[in-house]
Amino acid sequence: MLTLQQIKEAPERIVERLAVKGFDGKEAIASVLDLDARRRELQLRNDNQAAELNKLAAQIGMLMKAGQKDEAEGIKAQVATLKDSQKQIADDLSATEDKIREILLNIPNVPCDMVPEGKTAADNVVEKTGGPMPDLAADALPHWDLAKKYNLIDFDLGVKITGAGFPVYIGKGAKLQRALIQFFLDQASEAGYLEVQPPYVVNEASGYGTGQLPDKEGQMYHCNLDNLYLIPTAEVPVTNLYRDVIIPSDKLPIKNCAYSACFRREAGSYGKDVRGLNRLHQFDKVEIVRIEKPENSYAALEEMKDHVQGLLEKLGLPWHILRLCGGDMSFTSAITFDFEVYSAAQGRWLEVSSVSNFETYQANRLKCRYRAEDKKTRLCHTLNGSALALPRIMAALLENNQTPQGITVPECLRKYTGFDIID
RNA sequence: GGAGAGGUGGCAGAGUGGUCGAUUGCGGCGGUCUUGAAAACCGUUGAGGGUCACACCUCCGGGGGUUCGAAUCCCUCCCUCUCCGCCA
Repeated sequence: MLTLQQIKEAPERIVERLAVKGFDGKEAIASVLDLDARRRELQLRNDNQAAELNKLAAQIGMLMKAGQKDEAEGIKAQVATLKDSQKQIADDLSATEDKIREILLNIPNVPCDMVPEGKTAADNVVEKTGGPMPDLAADALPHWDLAKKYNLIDFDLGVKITGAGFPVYIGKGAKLQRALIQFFLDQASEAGYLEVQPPYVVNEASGYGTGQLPDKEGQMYHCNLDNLYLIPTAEVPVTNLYRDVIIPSDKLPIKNCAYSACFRREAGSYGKDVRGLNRLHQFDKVEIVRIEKPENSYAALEEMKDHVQGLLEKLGLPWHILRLCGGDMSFTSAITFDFEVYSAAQGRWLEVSSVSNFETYQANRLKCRYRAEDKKTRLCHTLNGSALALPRIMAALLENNQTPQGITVPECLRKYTGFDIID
């Protein structure tokens, strides 16, 4: 969430930028400022009363020690009346604080200056394009047919044992998955990201820390009995490693990478969007996460984009980068770049990565701070990106690399798969 | 699953109703000494709110209660550890 300080510093600018996200924050910002003024006034009165009460209590203690019971009783009577008004003020104060917090929780992050205006995905800006466009035969097959033809993925078996959106990878399909994971992890390590292996279920506090709760409650699988959530992305456990932490300045930046299975309920999805591997309830992903000093976060973001681009180049897939418009960005992001690959047989672009800078928005909820050179604590900037999500990469690889002889495996994966063609 | 112990500052670990935001040790930082380092010694060292800066207020797992006064007593929830059982 935004900090009160940010809002106090530049309320008009924030309202203006929130509009880019299609969020009318005029009222919310105004009432936050209003409530904060009231909060401070209440705080002052509360503190003064508390100071008075503390003083009297100390006096009673001293009198009791000295054996002056009567005097002590006299002060006790005085305290009783003070306490009543104290209680009233304290209640008002905490009610005001709750109100402020509630409003803040419902204000999305402010898009940074580079975010273009726009309402929907159609307003996203194609920033950069690369990779070879495949020239497929007219009878080229979509990946779900290829998966069946070469017995790589069995969607029906998944339905039988679990449900739709839970495919079973078989033989070379399974090996290709494992190769991709290994490749992505090795590439991330090479780029200086420390590999971590996090739990796949998290508690409620972690869900709130990265902002999945309360907004996306229905999108996560929930283990009722233990009140734990299946992670929708490794971003959640990995970023939460730094919840309630003050990081020494010289430990920054923190660069982590993690492979995990990801679980998403995807309530409300349907149609061709969910065909085959296009949208799953369980999928694999390698995530990169960075904790940065504010002044370095945008350079870090560029570095992350370059990393993702490098992966797609090595895989030989046609890709482009979208600069998301305000309306298509997530609640918590200050700026997001999506990477899409072209899946030739389907003739559509598939999102395979999303790289975002959250600035201090997540860090404020997480209480993820660092000790600056002046010894003061400041909020970190958090960033993350997929590097990469597997299913759509798999889809594009199968579709784009199909030949009459079989499906060729990109050079960079062969040392992991142990085969160079699927036939 | 059964039984027990416990959650205090970066860590270890005191404190069981009255200047306790908290003894002490380690660690960190600054200094003295030294050619330099180590050792020794001295000082300093939690977070948040508030203020121009002080003052002042809040926080000893979370929430509630008792009391003039709670880290200390009561209730409740959460978490961790140990032993036994079961099991990968």
